[in-house]
Amino acid sequence: MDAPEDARPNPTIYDVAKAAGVAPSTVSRAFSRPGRVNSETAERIRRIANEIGYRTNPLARGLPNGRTALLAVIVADVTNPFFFEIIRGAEKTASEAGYTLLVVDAQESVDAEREALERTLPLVEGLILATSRMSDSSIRVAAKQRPTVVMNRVMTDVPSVLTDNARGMRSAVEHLAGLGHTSLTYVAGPEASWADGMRWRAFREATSELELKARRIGPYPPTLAGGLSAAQALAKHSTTAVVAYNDLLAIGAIRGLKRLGRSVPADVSVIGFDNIFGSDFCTPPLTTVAAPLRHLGAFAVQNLLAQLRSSTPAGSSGPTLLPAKLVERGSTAPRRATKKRRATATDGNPVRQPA
Amino acid sequence: MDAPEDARPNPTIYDVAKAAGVAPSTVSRAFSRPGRVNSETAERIRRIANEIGYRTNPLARGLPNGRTALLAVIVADVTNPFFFEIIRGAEKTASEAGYTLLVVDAQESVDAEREALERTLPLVEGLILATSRMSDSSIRVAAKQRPTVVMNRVMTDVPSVLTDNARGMRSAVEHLAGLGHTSLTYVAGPEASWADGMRWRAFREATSELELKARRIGPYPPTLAGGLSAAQALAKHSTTAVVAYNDLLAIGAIRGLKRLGRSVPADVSVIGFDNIFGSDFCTPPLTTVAAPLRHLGAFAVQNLLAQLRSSTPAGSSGPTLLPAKLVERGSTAPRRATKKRRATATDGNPVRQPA
DNA sequence: ATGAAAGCGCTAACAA
DNA sequence: TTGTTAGCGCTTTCAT
Repeated sequence: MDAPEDARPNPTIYDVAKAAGVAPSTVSRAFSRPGRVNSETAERIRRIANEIGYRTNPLARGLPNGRTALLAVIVADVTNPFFFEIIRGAEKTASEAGYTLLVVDAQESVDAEREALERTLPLVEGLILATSRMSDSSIRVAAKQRPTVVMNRVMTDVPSVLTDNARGMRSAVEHLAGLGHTSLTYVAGPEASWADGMRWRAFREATSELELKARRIGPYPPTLAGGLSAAQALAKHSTTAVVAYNDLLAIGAIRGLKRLGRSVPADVSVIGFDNIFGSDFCTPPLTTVAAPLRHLGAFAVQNLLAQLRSSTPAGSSGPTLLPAKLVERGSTAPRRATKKRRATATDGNPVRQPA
Repeated sequence: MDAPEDARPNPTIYDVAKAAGVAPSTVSRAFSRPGRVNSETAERIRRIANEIGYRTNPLARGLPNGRTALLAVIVADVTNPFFFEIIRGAEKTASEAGYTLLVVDAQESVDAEREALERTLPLVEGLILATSRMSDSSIRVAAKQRPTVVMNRVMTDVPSVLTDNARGMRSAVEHLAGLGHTSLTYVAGPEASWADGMRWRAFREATSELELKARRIGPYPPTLAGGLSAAQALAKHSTTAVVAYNDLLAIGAIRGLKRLGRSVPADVSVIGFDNIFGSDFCTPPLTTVAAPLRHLGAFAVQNLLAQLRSSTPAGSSGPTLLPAKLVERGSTAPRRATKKRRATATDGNPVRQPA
């Protein structure tokens, strides 16, 4: 053979069989999932296997039936802190059930996402699409092949989990109204985002019910940079209260506003969405609609596992709403008594930071 | 609906072969990596395959030869922003090379890490251990099985990439010394952390060369909570300058210090390590030793790919140091003229926030 | 409960 | 170039 000893392949089921003096299939059974065979032989086989360092090969195991013990979550952007806790929740639930969770980054690009999907789909038993940017039909195609759960997006025929945006937005708007604000601005996230649509709609409904003026600017990328741009538009109008599509946008907007000489929350109150890492130690600490991040992840995996067990044709369960919760921190304050302030841009020295 | 026809298995190489009137192996060749076969037949086969929706099954493909086009990075804690950019860098490089990167969370636990390793190792062609908590020997065992790159840790016989901690620490200490601080405290991270050892050592060397007093407290978990605890210890002594094991710890310490009535940077200057997401918008913005996060990830993957191509026995390349860079922001300031301040704990009302 | 045999979908020699 | 023939390591009928 070629490689003399570097290629000492892992022991296989056959090696174990030989060492134990049984048939390969017996070894296989000693390691198979259900009933967890418990005869003396099985016990002995496992001991021997352990001694000679046998590890079952997941690739080979998966070939005959598709049982790979792998689950995947495709996130729009690993770099976005929104996903951290989701991943953690999913990971934990998955590993407790004996599954490995693969985290795949779509790099905020539809093409990359589709490619990632194609690459991972055949490997895994189930799939979580966290904030997918793909079309409904693309998702449906994937869901036909493997149990799928969609996150932060409603689909009629694919199980989905999402934050209760409507009620979350509602409480945000009420909070602002309670502080005396009468004219609210929504800073929109990416157009392709389903959640953005939901939030904007809920925003309009809530403001109209409470008879507040509603405005919308955007779309902006859901990033700090996006928020910085938004701040410019915000500064041009006399906005006193804004709700941003998400925390990143909100934090970016706050920073931008500050640079432009506006004070938060004195001049303008800002509310974010999601309660991501960092939202509590930015300045001022961000008032935000907290998404049940960890639960979202855990729930998605549980749903997947349930589908796997029952081999349910997926479509059965409708969207599941997990409650959001307004976290009041320092970025919101009562509206100033002053009516028209013209001096805004000049009071205090605009903080100049290098970009 | 039940699924009478749900079990329409994906078309296989045989289906394509039949449709194209060729042998299966010919189909296989039409899809194989190297020469990217270009005969007319190959072209035709690919067209037909595409029509009937054939997708090559990575599981089956991997079985004979282990070529799964999968790479894995095992991170100590997906929840830690330190890894975001590393993952992004790795992901990008990997996907450009046609590989899929699996991100696996070790949940900051050695056991979980070992398990994750065992699960993923057989699946992938190469492995990146980002800030592993496992023993050198465990890592060596893994590296025997698959090309491996270790991050943020030096190993003689396994390729590794890491930030140039020594020079980074050096610049941090010099910065502090330049501001007039004479007594520095190092807030230590987890004991098992190799990087922590490095940083502490570099800290001692730099301080002694510059004839500064050096103290060390800890270990603390490298989290915000850890920093909060550290603040208590910090407040007990009259420290004016601290370098923390990482940004999370630093940010936590700053928050804790504030709650205890100390002002940063007026009373105490704080420097972190890594320049993670959030370190620029916390209050005050954190002065920190920026790690070349994205490069670390990209480099690790490149190294892996190189190993795969050349089937180098890994051990050849020594550790690679990527330069760190001190980012001066708002958490450091000149040492106060005042010599002994006894009033510290009582001036101003200690901000009391619910934990 | 165990053994024998037939694949899972693909790749990799070897011939032709 | 293309077809033929064995497997990769495991699971799964089907007998025993």
